[in-house]
Amino acid sequence: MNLKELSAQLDLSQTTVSRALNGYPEVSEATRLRVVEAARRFDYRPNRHATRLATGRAMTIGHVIPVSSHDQIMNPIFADFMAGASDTYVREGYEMTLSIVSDEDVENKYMRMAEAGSVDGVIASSPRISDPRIRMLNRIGLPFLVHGRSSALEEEYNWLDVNNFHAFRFAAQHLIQNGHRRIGLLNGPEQLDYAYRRRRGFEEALAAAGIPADPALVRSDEMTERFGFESAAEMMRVSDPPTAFLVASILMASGARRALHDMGLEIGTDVSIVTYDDDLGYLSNTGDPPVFTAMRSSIRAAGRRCAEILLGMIKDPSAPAVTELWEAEFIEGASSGPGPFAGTG
Amino acid sequence: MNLKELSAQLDLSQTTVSRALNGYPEVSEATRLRVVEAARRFDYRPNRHATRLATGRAMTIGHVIPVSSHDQIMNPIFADFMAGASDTYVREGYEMTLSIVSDEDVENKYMRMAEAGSVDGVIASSPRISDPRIRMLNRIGLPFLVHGRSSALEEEYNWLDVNNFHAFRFAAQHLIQNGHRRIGLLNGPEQLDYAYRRRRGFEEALAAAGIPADPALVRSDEMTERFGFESAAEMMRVSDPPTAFLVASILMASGARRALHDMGLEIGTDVSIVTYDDDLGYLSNTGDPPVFTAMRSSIRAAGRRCAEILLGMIKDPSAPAVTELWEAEFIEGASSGPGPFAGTG
DNA sequence: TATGTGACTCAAAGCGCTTTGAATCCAATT
DNA sequence: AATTGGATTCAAAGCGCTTTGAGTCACATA
Repeated sequence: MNLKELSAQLDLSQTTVSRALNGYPEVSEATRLRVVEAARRFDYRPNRHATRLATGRAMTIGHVIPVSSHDQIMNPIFADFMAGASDTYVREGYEMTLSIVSDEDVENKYMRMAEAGSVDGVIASSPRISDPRIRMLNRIGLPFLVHGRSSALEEEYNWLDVNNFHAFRFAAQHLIQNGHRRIGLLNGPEQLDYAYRRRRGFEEALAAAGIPADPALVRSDEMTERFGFESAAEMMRVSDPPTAFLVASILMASGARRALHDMGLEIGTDVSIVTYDDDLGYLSNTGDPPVFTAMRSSIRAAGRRCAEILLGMIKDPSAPAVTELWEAEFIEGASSGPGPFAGTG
Repeated sequence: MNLKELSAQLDLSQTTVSRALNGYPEVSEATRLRVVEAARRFDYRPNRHATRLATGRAMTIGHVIPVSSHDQIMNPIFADFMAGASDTYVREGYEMTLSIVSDEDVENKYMRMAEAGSVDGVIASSPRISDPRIRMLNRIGLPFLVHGRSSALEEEYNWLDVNNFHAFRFAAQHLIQNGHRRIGLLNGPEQLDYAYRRRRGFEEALAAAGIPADPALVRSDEMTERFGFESAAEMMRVSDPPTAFLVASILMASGARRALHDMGLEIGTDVSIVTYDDDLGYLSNTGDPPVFTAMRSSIRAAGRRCAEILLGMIKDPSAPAVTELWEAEFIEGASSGPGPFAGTG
């Protein structure tokens, strides 16, 4: 059933039916009711492509997920992020298209989407410290929102980010205050902005406490369970091993815990772990006390809010750039305890 | 730059330009070259919506991800599944739209997609034992492929599934042969078909070995780390606790491992774990030997293949239904060892 | 009676593409 | 010279919607 047929049934013009359905004021309430009722009865649903062609709006937001080109691993946080964003889109009548593209193809993909008009805007995730996508998107004028930031850029753009610097500085301070001085950092890929900021937060806390940074106590790569395991295991083998770990994700922290367990060490007493926690549904850090001491910020809530901001920009393109910095919440869990210097402060 | 402008530039009709670009034979090679070159030069990209309206093909596949309505947890395997499917879509020039919808809205969503013509086909995931979506999709004639199966249905439809029955029977047999008779099953939600089949495989192996099924040794729910932890912990508290666990996912198995560790038990010696392994990138069961003894089948490969089958159906709707049953691979890992009845066989 | 005025409704153009059916051209054939 | 037919090209219709600009109608006003 299309508009033509429906209006024939109603003995009205397509114009009137269209207006009635789209809530324009020039239609009498009586007619509108008739139209709406008939539309429901015949299960009329406007053809998406026709609508889009006519309006020029795609009613679609593109999510482009970069996967690292060598291992093709897709960060699991995206699932929760998209679930959050989806909430917003559903509410606002938008669709979401997903493209999983290797790092170097991402820019290209945006370009094509923009030119083909397949989306009204995009979410750019996992920006690098100096991410060329941002300049490019600004240039072609496709509305976008960055989940994260790109530290090295001066450009203006919309972003929502967690204060990763604060989070990691705070977590490191917490460990230091509890008597730890040898702290291992298990970080994400440091070409990514958030990982870079996290490291800086970590280093600042060390510096403030007069603790020299030790390159042997920093590892960074894809945030897999395996990498957490291997890095923790290796670090524990150095002379003067860490008494605490600061970790970039629950998955890595699980890997680290496994490594420590395998060595017969007790988490929270022998060795402490503080981790960043994206509050993923299937990997939630719960319990009383929670399993891990953590800096927590819901990735799902971030997805929801990112989508809101982006839709807002699309509705009013002249609005000033929106930037939103969230603070992660500190969760005291069972994985951290006093270090060898506790009480000597 | 649109088709009209491009053809004006070239001093050709829109027809010719369109045909040249789409590879129709009625265009001389010389003209085609000219056109293609100009298209590249002007960076011409056909408007998606216009193309779709004109052809009636959406060039889009819909993935509808059901989330359980109460806890809104999205199974992490979807990320990898979609990454796989995406490989296929990219290659074939398709787009993928993602809708995350609570269980009871899924049917409705399919209906709307079909009526609005926004997709050419859909992937239905996580079917229930008797899933109404399948009949509905058959009825409305929207091409679809089920990832999994719906045991109780007689209808014909396209599906790709892992032989969950075999996998869990085999895994249970393995444990039994190694001397385990008290085996706990940590299963996924049993209204879902795959979980149902897994339980049946498990029970068949017990029955074949003359081991009575003990309801106290079966738990099923969302496959979170937490649920794995809690279930394993609870089961270990019953009198005559299990000496082995058969687990539905690596994440649950990690939870179980944590519970056992907390009790001071050694995995693989005190208690064995065999798990199903979707071979997720960020949670890969690697090492030498691998961490977990497992039944493995790559969810990502499944995604890739599901998309292929679906696109095949769309290309040739008259083709007979495709069904594909994959066997999971047995991986001997470090998490399982002889049970109390080993060698008494 | 003429004339605005609001409240509705409509015909038709247009979004940018594909595709049908017809026209043109030119070499080959009768 | 007339005809044929293959190789190209084209004008125009159509996909299903929105939106512009122009009615139409009933009613109140002058």
